[in-house]
Parts: sequence; C-alpha cells; structure tokens
Amino acid sequence: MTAQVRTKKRDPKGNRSTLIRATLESISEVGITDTTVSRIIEKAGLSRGMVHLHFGGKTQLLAAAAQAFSDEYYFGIDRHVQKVGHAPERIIMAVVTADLSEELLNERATRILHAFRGAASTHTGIAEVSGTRDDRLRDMIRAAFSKIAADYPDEDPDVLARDATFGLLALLEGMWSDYLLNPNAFSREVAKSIVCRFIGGLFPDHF
Amino acid sequence: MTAQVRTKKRDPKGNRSTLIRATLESISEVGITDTTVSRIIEKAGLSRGMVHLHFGGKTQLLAAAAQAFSDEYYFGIDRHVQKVGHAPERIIMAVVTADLSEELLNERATRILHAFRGAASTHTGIAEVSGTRDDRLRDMIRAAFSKIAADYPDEDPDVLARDATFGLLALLEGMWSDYLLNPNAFSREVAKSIVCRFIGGLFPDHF
DNA sequence: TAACTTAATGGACGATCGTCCATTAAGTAT
DNA sequence: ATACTTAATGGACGATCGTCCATTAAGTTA
Repeated sequence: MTAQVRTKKRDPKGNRSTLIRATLESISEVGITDTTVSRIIEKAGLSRGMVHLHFGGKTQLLAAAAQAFSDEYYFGIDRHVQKVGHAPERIIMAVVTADLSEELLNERATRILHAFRGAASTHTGIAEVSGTRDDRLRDMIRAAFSKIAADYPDEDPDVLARDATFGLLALLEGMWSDYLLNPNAFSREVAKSIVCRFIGGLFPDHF
Repeated sequence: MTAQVRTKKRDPKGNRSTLIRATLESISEVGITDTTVSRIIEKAGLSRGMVHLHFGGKTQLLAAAAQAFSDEYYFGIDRHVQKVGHAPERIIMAVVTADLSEELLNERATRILHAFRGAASTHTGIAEVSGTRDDRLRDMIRAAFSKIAADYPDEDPDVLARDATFGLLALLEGMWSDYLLNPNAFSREVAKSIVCRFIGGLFPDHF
C-alpha cells in the first residue's frame, strides 16, 4: 500500500469533501440561491456527474455541507474548551471567547450560517443540522451553568441555569447577526464585554 | 370622482402591493430560493408581465418586499411605543414587549426575516433595507438608554448606553432565531424575563 | 365620439437549472 | 493477463427560470 497523495487518479472521499468545500465557498460568496451545480463543480474542478454520484443530488449535497459547517463550528469551540479544564466559569468564558474569535466569527462563517438559517425553515435536511448553535453546545453550556447556579441559593437553580443558557446563546446569535450586517463596525471587545455584563449580572460571584 | 373600491378594472397601486404581499407570503412558505415569478403571480392572481411593468424585474420586487416587511415591523413597534409616553424606561419596555408579541414575533415574520438575512450579504438591494433591526429602532433605543444612563455616575454614560443598546438588540435578535428554529418550545415569558435580567443588570435602579 | 395615455395580459424567447446515463478509466481480485 | 467492481466523465434531456413585447383593454382628455 503506497502513500499516494500526489497522483491519485481516483479519490472518492477526497472528491466528496472537495465538493462540500466548494459548496460552502460558493455559499459564502453568492448565497444559497445562486449556488448552482455548475458553480460548485467549477470551483471544485470536478465533473458534473459527481454530485449525483456521491450525494444523489444537489439537495443532499447542501445538507452535507450544512452538517460539515456545523461540525466545523462545534469542533472549533470544543478545541478551545478542552484547553481550560473543568471549572465551569472557565468553560463558559472559553465558549464566549472562541465564539467571538476571528477563527470562528468572520465574514465567511456569518454568511454561511445565515444563508443556511434562511433556508432551514423550508428545507428539512438543512434544519435538522443547524439548530440553535447546535444542541451539543447548548448542552455543554447548560451543564456548566447548572453547576454555577448551585451556588445561588436565593434563586431556583434550574430557572437560573436555563435563563443563563438561553440568554447567552441568544446574545451570541445576535452578535453574529450584527457582524454579518456590519462587519467593519463590529468590535469583538465590545461584544465580549457586553456578554460579560450579562452573565456577570446573573452570577455576580463568578464573573 | 367615484369611490370605486368594488369593481376597479385597473389598479396600479393596488396591484403593486398585491405583488409585494404575495412575495412575502411565498417567502414565508417556501423560502427565497423557491419564490419564483410564477409562484408570485399565481398567489397574487395577476398576470406575468406585471412584475416587469411595476418593478422592472424580480430583483426589484424582492427589494420592495424587503422594504415593506421592514416597515411593517417598525411601524408595529412604533405603535406600541407611541402609547406609553416619553419615559425612557417605559419606551424600552414597550419595545421589548412589542418585539416579543405575537403580532410581530411569529412564524411568518421569523421566516421572512431570516430569509432576507441570508440573502442580504450577497444582494445589495436587500441588505440596504434589513439592517440590524432597522436604524430607526436602534436610534430610538439608544436615545432612551442615554437618558437612563445619565443616572449612573459611576459609569461612562456613552459606553453604558452603547452596551445596553447593542446588547438589547443582539438579545432580541437571538430570540428571533430561537423562535425560528424552535417555534413550539419557545416561551415569550421566558424570553422577556431574560431580557429584563439583562437590562436590570445594567440599570438596577430602573428595571 | 375620437384621439390619446396608461395598465394589464399572456405567450414566446433564450438561458439557465438539476438530473441522469452511456461511456471510459482506474483499481482489485482471480 | 483476465474478469470484475467501483469511480469518474461530460453531454443530452426535459423542465423550469425571468424577461420582454406585441396586443388588448381601460380610463382620460379634447
């Protein structure tokens, strides 16, 4: 078995992901509506029939691209979170920092996210995949807030954790929208300080 | 000059707005991508050439629909705000309540908003019109927060008002996204209480 | 009523769109 | 080397797409 990276004539898995990459690139450039099969295969440098061969159709390719984009985001978050250990406050801050970092929050990502959002309500295959910042992330945040909320005996910990989770995700969502519509005026520092004001208001002893 | 509402054979203004209404209805049902001229005129019950006659083309019709939708939202907010007088705290709460009311926040509206959002970054005519919850609203909120912030001498009033404005709009944005993706699980009461926690954290003497 | 302006119609048009398949090529097993 | 399986190609296909215009109708002015 040779390494064969250079001159592989056949590469089904590679071509599959090339198509997905080309699709995401096209969406970030011209939006979903103008992302046609012709444009995708031109970007990918592959032949027309490949979409049907590997995905069965354009619809499934879009769904696979949505899934890949979602994973890309989540793994980006996860990498940051892994580094900070298990203290819940640090996990929360890692999520916030990562979500607002240039690595994850940039023009390409905001355009793709909102393009899929716009299509999610009417295209099942996409909706399943682009839930509110992914259920995985939501669960991670809620678990962290639940631990923190236990230190506030004056409040119902479930309600507090729920509000913190919901609020934080909504706030971050809004930051992405703002970035999308106004990438030049956007300030990561201001965004972060506002998020900190929010969670600091809920958990004054921790943030 | 007769009233002629019943049997008007020609009605350019009426047909124009019928086309816009049909466009928004189509977008809320099948998204922007599948909103075709054929579908629009079928919904409107008008003839094919009318799109070109009244708007010059589909692109301009979409832009006009985006504008109409934006106005629809803003005037809805404004009506609520007019009722509560000039006290800044009451203006803010009126905006929040209106934004989360069923009149403004519903499946149709969230679908249309996000459909336009997804197209905004790549279609100039739409982007101009669907800024972050409209500059008019942003200015109104900021003015109210500026007055309130003057009562907090420990903070820079400009920074405080800016953070409150930015944060509130982002939070409401996020609520809309959550509603879009999960209309059944969404609770207006929870959403409102979270918003109140946020502004209450910034302005403890007022909210 | 006649002449004129504006609105509305709906089909024809070329230009895409996405799908699919007959054909060729590459890789594997016998 | 041969037979076989899987990958890749690219053009043909019917089905739409949005635009536009020749034609008809409605309303207005003279």
